[in-house]
Amino acid sequence: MLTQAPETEFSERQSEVLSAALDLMVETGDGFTMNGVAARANCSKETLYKWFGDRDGLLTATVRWQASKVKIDTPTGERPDRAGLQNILERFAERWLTVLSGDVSVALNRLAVSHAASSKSDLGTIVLQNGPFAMAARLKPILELGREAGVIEFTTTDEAFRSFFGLVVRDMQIRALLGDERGADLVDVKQDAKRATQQFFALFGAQQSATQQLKTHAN
Amino acid sequence: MLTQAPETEFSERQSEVLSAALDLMVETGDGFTMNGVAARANCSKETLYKWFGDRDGLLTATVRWQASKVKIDTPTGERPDRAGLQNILERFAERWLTVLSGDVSVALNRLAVSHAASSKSDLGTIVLQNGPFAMAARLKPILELGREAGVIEFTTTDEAFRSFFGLVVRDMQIRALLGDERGADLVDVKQDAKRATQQFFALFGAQQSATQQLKTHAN
DNA sequence: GGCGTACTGTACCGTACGGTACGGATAATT
DNA sequence: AATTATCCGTACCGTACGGTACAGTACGCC
Repeated sequence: MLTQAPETEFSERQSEVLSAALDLMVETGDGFTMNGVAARANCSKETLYKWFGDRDGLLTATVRWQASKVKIDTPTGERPDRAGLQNILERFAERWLTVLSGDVSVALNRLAVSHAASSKSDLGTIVLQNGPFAMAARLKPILELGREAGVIEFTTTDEAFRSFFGLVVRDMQIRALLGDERGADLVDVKQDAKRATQQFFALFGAQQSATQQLKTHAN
Repeated sequence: MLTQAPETEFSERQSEVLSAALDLMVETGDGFTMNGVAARANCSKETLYKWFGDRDGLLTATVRWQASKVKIDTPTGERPDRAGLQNILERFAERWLTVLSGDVSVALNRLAVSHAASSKSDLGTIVLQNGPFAMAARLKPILELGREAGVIEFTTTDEAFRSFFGLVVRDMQIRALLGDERGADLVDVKQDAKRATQQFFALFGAQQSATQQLKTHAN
């Protein structure tokens, strides 16, 4: 009625249910039960099965619903200068670190990892698609813009992206997934994003002096 | 009787059982059942419960048993020169990548991640201890030797270690855990170890002329 | 009012699996 | 030979949970 998004995959009531399901998943991980979801959402199990088919359907629906909420702005298409690119990457890393260290991300990644073992659902693929792959998809154009602008240099975009990923995430994610208590304290988002970006520029920044190169490659 | 190791935590027969359990865990993940293990190992469930207490005991015993097999040589205490350190780190990265991309590591990490959610066992801690922490424990002394030798520079050892981790592992592990089919192909152990080490030296190598650095890259 | 739709709440079924009990086989010890 | 310990195989129990059936309720529509 009010906020009817153009792409309404789930009804309002369904979203409520999915929200309850997500909460439960964050709390209990894969231990969530259909009874539990029904109770939490004040809906009947029959409705659950009617809407989502089975437990796995509810699980994947919840993950996709959550992923759809995280859609974010794709950046400008302008060619950035060095400081601009550095700024973009730093902000990018900040958001990425914030998401990855969050409760919801940890919970859903754990669920996806669990289910990737006995692969009866493509949950791993979904999370992969909305996780590393989405990051790559949004970051690679930026990196290529940076290269076109002569600010950074690399052979393949994928290599540059993966190195950036490593510099940003390091061992944070695996430690969080494994339940390292100090996991939360391990992330100083601002600081880590800044460090990672600086390191990235140290590795892939165009040969200095940048001023010379900018002059010669001016176009 | 024959090969009675000084530290015999498990009997020979028990090791057989644990080996079967591990196989089953690699195959079916957390879906392994006590019946299944008993059948695979040709032992009775009662023995399983007698030896390992309960399902969780068998799980942790298996993980610890596997971890005990991976104990590797602690490196020399000599101060390395630049080439020496580079060589050590590269070999180190190679072995690390090989382990992390292996079936057993992926399976056990998945299990540990699963159980970290509903934390009724300290499986996450165990894997953490034998995973990233073990890597850190063995790598940090090496890095410090390198610093003492004036080959590399860093403020805190932990920071240096974590950056090395990120450069080596990148997005490989999470993608493998999430079941990325191309996960195996993603790892070119030799090449990745080399690249990561070079990048690490580019970031933390002691001050030097660019020509020197370029020479080391020539290969 | 009568009817269909959509949903809740609950009771129920089937099954899979963790855990236990017990009988029997083997082998070492006395 | 008798006893004991160890362990296999299997049958069994209890329970938790996925999934289904069904009765009841609220609401809109003709």
